Amino acid sequence: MFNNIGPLRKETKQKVLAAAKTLNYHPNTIAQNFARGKSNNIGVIVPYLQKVNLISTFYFSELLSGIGSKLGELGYGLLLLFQSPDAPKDYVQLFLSQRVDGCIILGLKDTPGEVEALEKLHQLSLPYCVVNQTFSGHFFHTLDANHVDGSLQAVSHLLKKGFEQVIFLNGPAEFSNSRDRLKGYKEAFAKNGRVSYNLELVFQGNYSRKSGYQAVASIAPLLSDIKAIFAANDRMAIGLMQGLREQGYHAGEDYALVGYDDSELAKTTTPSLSTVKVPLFEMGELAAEKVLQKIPQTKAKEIPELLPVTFIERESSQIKLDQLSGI
Amino acid sequence: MFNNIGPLRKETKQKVLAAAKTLNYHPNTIAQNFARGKSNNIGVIVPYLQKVNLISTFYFSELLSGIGSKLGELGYGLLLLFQSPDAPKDYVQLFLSQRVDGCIILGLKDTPGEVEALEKLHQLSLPYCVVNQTFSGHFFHTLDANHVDGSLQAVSHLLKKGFEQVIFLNGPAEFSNSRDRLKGYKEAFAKNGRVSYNLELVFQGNYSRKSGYQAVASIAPLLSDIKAIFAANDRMAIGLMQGLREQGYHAGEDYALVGYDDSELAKTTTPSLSTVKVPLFEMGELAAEKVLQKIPQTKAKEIPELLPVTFIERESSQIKLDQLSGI
DNA sequence: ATTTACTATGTACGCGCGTTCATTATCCTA
DNA sequence: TAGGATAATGAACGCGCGTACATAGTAAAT
Repeated sequence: MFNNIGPLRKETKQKVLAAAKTLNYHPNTIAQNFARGKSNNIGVIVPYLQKVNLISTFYFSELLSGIGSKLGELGYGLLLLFQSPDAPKDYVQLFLSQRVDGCIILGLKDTPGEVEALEKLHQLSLPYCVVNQTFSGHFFHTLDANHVDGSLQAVSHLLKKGFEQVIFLNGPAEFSNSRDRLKGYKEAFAKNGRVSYNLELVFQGNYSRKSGYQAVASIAPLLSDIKAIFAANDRMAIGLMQGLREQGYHAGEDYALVGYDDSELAKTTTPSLSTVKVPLFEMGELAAEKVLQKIPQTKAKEIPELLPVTFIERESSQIKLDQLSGI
Repeated sequence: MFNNIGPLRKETKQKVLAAAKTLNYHPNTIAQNFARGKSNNIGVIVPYLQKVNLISTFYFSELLSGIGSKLGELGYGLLLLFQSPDAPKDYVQLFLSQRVDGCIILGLKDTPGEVEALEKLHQLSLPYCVVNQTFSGHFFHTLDANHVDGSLQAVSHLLKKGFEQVIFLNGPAEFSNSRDRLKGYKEAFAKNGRVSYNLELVFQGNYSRKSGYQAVASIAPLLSDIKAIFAANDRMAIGLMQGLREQGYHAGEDYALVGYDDSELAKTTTPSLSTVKVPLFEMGELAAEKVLQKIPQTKAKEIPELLPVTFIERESSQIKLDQLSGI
């Protein structure tokens, strides 16, 4: 009746609705879900990293808002699930107990444990979507941004300014994001007519500000020769910026620095940080759509797997090689 | 049987459990909830402020983690609900449809509309808890941090350094947080033997970085006389810091600056920002406990309404009045 | 051996809705 | 006006579990 089953005269409908109002009737969601055999909730799994936010809160907030916005629009609830890092991964469990009709997984790494857990999900063809991580050799349902291109844009920006080489502070290789950025880094050299990149200029942090700060020990000695740095996220870039300042190197003056993410931090630092903007909110929306589509009896719509990113120039890289007084 | 009803022999239990495993039996959460007549979810209502994050993402992330952690521990799910600012407030609706067994409300203001919505909830004695906001003249279930004390600590810190007056950039008065901070500001003068505070030194932003930046127009002219500033949150403090730098005033050198929140930003600015740390994660945990207690048949435990905060000294205020060369 | 207490197991019902099928009312066409 | 089509209404069932109650089994007490 309420679900538009069968033809129905307008007046009839009006009468029922009026009666419902006077009787203060409210359909019981639990009973509805029970009768329909689905929870009407999508689980969003976020890593529960107490205090240590490897991936920034900005990142999650934007994604969550996007997901929540789209789910709400389509009549689904958003069940937030914190995955403790030590607990064994078992996403299937969520479905067996019918707690969710689908799930969106954030903050994954490409590790054997995760791959195994995803394979189970996939084999049972349960509705899921992994955001911001891809898996080499597997065809999981994923949604990512084009980090190869983002990295390419960032490094090209530096090369076009005249820098011959670029120091690169990347993240751990378990994140496909890191691998993609390295690929973009390499491509940038080819596309800008450079002889080649130099892998000795590639360092690894863990996406935390601290790791950026610590990388100063390895990177500072190189700054006498190479005046351009690309960091795989804003937080490492800022750690680096802080550490290098202590050594007397100032971003935007003594060297050019580019970060990645366009987090809030990028606007608040001095100098402000050139960076690459990732459409996190939109990713959230699309991830929600993608999962819902995989629920049986839902109509399909083509959703891309890779979203575009855009480079944003700020102060930290507003310097050209020829402006640098020789040291 | 599974719910420990009646006495049960160990072996019997073992047998059933074994059978359940071989048959791959999983209790159906939906049916359980239905039979029990409760959803087993707590709704967390967050304001949906598209792009414009008046209240920082840091704030929500920490709170959410705390809430989720405690709810998970106690066997409840966390249903994330985005409240669009224009939609009429109706928290009761959530309960009528049985979508949640209780709710935690974040990011509220003290406006007539909100008060009305809360009064309905309260009259029906539904389980809810408002976090980080209190309401003058009402006795709602709230959980807040002691911002009077935080403000008192921050301003006292400045007064003890020898500054006679302190410029105060506060937030909107609809937030009880703002009113509390003003109270603490006033108390600080009394407790530190000053003649009095001066309300002409109190300005109002809206907790955004931009509003801090814009406040420079009013505040910069005063800096020739008064060298100490307290901002009601870190973001405004940073906006202020950026704006004042453009005028040639450097925090920690030309004037002392203290923020509030201890967000990530406070550590990444130059100079780093003295601030007041709020135990957001713990607030989340306690809010969760508080709501669950209000669900019938749940045992009570005394939970405070006001949590302590702590002042953190960083570089931006590491300067004393007598160190300032007269201008 | 019989009672009494306790433990163990089985049975039946209902939660509130969706859904399907049977029934009745209304309309249009011949 | 009769006949078929379509619209509206009503009745019945089941989703999977919790719960209360009735029954059967077992051990301790008399």
